[in-house]
Amino acid sequence: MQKDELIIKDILEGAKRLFSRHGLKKTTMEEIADAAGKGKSTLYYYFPSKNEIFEAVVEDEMKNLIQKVRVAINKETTAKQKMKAFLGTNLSSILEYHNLNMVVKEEIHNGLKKMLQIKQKYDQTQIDMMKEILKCGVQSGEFRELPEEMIEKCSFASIAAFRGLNSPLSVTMCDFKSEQYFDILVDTIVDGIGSQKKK
Amino acid sequence: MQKDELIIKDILEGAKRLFSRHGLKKTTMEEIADAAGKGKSTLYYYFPSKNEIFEAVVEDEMKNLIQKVRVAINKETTAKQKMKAFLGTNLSSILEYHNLNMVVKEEIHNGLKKMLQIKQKYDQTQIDMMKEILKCGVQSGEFRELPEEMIEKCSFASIAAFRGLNSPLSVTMCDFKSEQYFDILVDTIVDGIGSQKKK
DNA sequence: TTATCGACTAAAACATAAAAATAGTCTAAT
DNA sequence: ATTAGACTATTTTTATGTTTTAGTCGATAA
Repeated sequence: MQKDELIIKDILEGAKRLFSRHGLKKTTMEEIADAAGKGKSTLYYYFPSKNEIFEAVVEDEMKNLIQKVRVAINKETTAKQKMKAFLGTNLSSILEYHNLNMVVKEEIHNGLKKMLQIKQKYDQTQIDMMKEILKCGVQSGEFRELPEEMIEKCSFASIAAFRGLNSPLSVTMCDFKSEQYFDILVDTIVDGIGSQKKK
Repeated sequence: MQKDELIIKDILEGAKRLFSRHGLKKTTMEEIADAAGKGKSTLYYYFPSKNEIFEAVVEDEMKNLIQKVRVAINKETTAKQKMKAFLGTNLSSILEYHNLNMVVKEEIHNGLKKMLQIKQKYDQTQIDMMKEILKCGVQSGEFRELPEEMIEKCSFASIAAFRGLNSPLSVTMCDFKSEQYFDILVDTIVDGIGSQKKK
């Protein structure tokens, strides 16, 4: 790893901790600089602005999650198991980075356009991953033949459903355990609850 | 209808319009009183506080929706159709009272505890309705035999999924039509996407 | 007794200006 | 190529006085 890459990593690590604790506005450039053991103006050698540091932190975190999810999916063999691994890994990250997620949500609410873009890009990646799982299941014969359009919509609906399942966490937090519902959600999507009349 | 019930209805109607437009804090008691053609202090004869007027407006709206959903469900015969009617009616109301919903969300965000309680009570009612539909489907043989616990969790997951499906509306609004996804959601819940190996 | 309101008060929201903190620049020194 | 100290223009905070507003009370009429 290059020296400057190391420093950037250092800056981002400290910044992540600070942003998670105090949010975007309440974290000052001087605090970030101190945490990295540098002078304030040095930060501007590596980043053009505070916002871009924040964006880098968030993007970093998302790449991280995508990576983890990828690994978890590849470990599993059946499409059904892949779906469960997908949901489980996502949940872990939501719990682990709850604070940062809250800050991102806040900033989106505050109209920080760039944050919304990043979030949407990440949502799209999630949908693509689910699409991939569905296609994999169709190919292996685990799922029935589904037209492309159906795969498209079904993967979107799955992600949306998952988000809904987690949103109680944002409001209630802590006492509600959505893990319980993953298996049911996946089982229902795969097997349905109907009495097997259809082709 | 009693005279005072009529006046209360009048007050709530005007208050609903005002709250929808300007939110809780920016709507004054004097405005509400003017809208009802009464003096400000007269409001306190009917309601103990501004918050309670707001709560009454919200509760009123929710009772209204539950009523509508009930009617829509009863019209349909199959459980599948009932589920679709349930989702469709809910969506209509979300669209119709988008402003008021936003205000409620805002107030929950602002830590108005009572609002959260009302919302949760209403969520529970929704879950109960879904439970009822599922049981109805089991009884008619449309769905397979499901243990009570499964019905419980499945109805919860359905409502959560539905909420997730609608939440893009809150962020993106307008261009995204979630109706498209209802049929797929319901069809998937009922029939699944698996290749019919399971009992 | 039931319903209404005008006058009142205490608390909250708003406006404003002065003071302090902060993001970002620039230049000089490694 | 990297760092930081001194600087500035912009925000935030603070302190202050003023206005608005929720909620009370006693009087009044039906």
